[in-house]
Amino acid sequence: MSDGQFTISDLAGEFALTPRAIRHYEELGLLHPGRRGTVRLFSEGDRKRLRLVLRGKRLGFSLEQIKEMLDLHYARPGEIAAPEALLGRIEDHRAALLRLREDVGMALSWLEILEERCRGHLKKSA
Amino acid sequence: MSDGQFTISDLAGEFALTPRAIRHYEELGLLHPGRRGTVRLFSEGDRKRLRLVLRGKRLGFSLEQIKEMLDLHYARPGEIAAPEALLGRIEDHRAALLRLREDVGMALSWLEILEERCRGHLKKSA
DNA sequence: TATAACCTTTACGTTAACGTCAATACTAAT
DNA sequence: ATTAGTATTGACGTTAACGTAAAGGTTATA
Repeated sequence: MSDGQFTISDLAGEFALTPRAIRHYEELGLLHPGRRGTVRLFSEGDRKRLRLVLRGKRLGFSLEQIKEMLDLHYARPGEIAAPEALLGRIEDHRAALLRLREDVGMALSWLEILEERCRGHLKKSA
Repeated sequence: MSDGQFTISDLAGEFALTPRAIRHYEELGLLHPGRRGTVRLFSEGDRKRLRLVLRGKRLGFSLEQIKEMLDLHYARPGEIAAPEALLGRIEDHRAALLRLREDVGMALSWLEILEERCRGHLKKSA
């Protein structure tokens, strides 16, 4: 597409997923692309939403959770329902994310060690 | 259990999962608990393995991938098969982990903003 | 204008990671 | 020795996140 508009396979190509997956995200309400007739047309905004979806996936959230977050993210400032309840959940998420960051650190240093062992093994067999 | 030994529900309780899940991990070869008769007995080492399993899960790996990693982790130094091939995969994993760490950072600062909006909304309605 | 290369919906299939029985066995304490 | 509380092994069920195949519209371009 010429304009700042994308077809479904444009985005599928860019983000390394299938058109089916993108349609699936739309079915669940994660994306709301425009239409030219029957054909989906994705805007730059849709693309950014998709980026957020994939980030959420990498962080281990379900598509349903991701939908909640997107709805929050794009809600007008006054439109947050039950903010006090949300504050608690925010704390839980923060705790999980901090632990996840530790997990990433451990995994990275584990990779270091494993890589050393690999190289050591290669030197010996050379 | 008195000694440094745990029953299946000890571990289930400690790690907030079900006995069934733990048996499932054993079926897939992630755990190899001892037995007293027919009853499973988990050592401190088994417990550490389980900890690694859960860390792997949080990082988004499948149980099958986690098994691979455990097998690598507990392999004797010489027992690493195809080290040169492994080096490439290590790089891929490292890249994914670095991106994940960025994702965590973005998510954390997003939570900050969301929390601010919550608090602002609460002040106004007070 | 024909035709290849896309797009659409509909609907059933697949896989991972367990959940949930059921039937049975063991174990600890009374 | 009896009984309450766990444990064990099947074996089938469930859910999320798509895959895949069928049948048919659309669009770009030669």
